[in-house]
Amino acid sequence: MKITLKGGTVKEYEGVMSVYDIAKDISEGLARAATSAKVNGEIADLRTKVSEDCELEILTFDSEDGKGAFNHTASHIMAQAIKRLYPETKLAIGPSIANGFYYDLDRETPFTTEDLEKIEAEMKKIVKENLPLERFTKPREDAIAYFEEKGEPYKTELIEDLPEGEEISFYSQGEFTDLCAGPHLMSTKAVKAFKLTSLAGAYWRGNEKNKMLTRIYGVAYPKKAELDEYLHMMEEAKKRDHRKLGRELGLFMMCEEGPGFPFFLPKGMVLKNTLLDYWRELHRKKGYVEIATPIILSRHLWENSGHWDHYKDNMYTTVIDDEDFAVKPMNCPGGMLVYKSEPRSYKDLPLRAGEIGLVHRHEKSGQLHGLMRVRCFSQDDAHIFMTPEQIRDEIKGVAGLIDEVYSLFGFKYHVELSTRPEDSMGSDEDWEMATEGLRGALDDLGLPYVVNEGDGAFYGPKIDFHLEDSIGRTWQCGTIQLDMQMPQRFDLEYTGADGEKHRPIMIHRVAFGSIERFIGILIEHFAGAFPTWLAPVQVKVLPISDKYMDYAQKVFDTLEEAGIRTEIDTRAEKIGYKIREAQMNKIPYMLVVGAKEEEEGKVAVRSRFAGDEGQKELEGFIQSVKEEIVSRVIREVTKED
RNA sequence: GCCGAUGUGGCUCAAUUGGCAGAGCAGCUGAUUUGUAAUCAGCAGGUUAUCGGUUCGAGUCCGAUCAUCGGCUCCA
Repeated sequence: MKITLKGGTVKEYEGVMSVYDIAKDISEGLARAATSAKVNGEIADLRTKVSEDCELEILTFDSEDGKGAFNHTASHIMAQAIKRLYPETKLAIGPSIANGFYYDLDRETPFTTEDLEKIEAEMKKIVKENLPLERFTKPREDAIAYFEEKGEPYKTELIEDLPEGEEISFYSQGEFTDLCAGPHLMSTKAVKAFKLTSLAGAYWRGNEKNKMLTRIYGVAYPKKAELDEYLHMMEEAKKRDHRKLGRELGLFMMCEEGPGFPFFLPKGMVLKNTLLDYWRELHRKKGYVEIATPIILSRHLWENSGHWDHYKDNMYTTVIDDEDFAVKPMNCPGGMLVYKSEPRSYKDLPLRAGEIGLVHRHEKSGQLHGLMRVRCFSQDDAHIFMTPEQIRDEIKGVAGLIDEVYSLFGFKYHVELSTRPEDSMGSDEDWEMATEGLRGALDDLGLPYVVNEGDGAFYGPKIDFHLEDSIGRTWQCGTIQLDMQMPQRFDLEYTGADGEKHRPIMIHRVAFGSIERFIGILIEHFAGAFPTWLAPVQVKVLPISDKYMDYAQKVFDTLEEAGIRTEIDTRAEKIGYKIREAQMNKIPYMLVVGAKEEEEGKVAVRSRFAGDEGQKELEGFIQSVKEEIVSRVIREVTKED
């Protein structure tokens, strides 16, 4: 048979060979590093036998799929250890994930952090035992009977949901057998370094109404050095945590007095306002107008919009003059009223009405997370009213705008399309048309996306844009939602060219998403070292001693006059101390002024980007900084704390 | 909301088996007048998250509440 290896090399073998043997034949080192393989594109174990011509790719821990097999075996080792130590534990599911693996377990007495150490110790034994993993299959009925006898209700439930008629696949290692599609390593011995990282609760099958199981997370690597490197990386990433940096840089704070309600501090306000200035400039260019609608509005409005029925649990309500009012959780109903405030013509469309709207939502307490998930936040909202013919172009326009915004900051993002949820309003036809509109625009733009069935808003399908935080968690920021319910509920109309009344289509959209969340992402993305145009303080003037204070003050005044955000350090401290502090505050430019500078009328420039940049004329320096700010350049930071 | 963990000056952390709450940084005062990542000295700062319990005695043990952290669910 002919085996075509990835890269094009063709090998010929006689009879039946296992993937492992082929890897061994190619090179001993590769066989050791191999974790699994792809045979004709299908993922397979190393012990998979090959007897016919095929394409073969040997996966190592460095590849995504190879990592998956590796972590999956680690999860089986953990389950085996748990069954040895606590045989009464019921097993649910135990997959590999992007970074590591987990297993969901059900046990009368919940697991504690102390148990993790015992489990790790037992896992080490299993690794040492060098148990081979064997795959075998059973007919469906036998498989169910097998787990019924073993008292594993979750496993039987899983099998019952598998397609009928297929053989059920199992893997066993030593005395431990699990329902599993594989692939796996050849032996437990390969899992040299691992750590159980955390203990969490997780609902069976991810449904809140089901029982909560205990989930144990872990990471596993072929070598201890790699595990250490991963743990070190996580430590480093935590230094970029926006909650830590937000406090250190004086950007925002959280208080027990207002759980989930962030306080913006002076420097944070500068950042926020700078972002909003940019937002306004961009939206003006893109043909948007800006409005502002009230925060508190009557219950009647929320009943009309459907929020009272569909969103009441998340809304803060109040009573004014014996009438119910609600604090807005979304801006749209206010926008509807603005549209309705005067008769509209087809010539006015598309009407793009932007609003930086402060919304409040009562999020469940366990869900709050720094600036990423709060109970009140500013949406950079806009509602676009248009004719059906304009849908595709408008959506494309918005997606293009969002891409422009994210590219400016150097963000990478991924896109999701969410379809009709169970709790929704409107006809099947409307949903069909709206969903196709979004899908069509994404296809036109050639944007790759994943589909989330049933994940849309109650009033329409949506496209979401997700950004990553410092430890790789993703957060939804931008979103485009097509809404055919709201215009109907509010009886919106416009006069067409034919003189008849028509109903406009509406898009809700945000680019930042929530200014708060976006700032959180920005902080982590830049590790607090913002590009100069965003930095709350752009230049700090550092006099060598107070002998040069007058000159330093003159430098400071000139910079302020030029519109550059400047601070001056007038304390009687040594220059090293002042520099250290400015550096830790991640200020882009430091201007050291002393005898030499005063004499020559210059400044000694030190930057966060390139260290000592030498003496410069003040005017020239101001010019270059201004250019950097206007063009919103992102300079590489060479020195990190 | 659910599962698990944590809570000591503004920040980072100490405090033996339950036995006088302590340090560094930051702050303030004074001295120092400084040339590219921490000058020296002094002072002040705490109802140990809150409430209750056990005890001669609680930061430490027990219970409740609140907040935070890691997840689940939900979401911008």
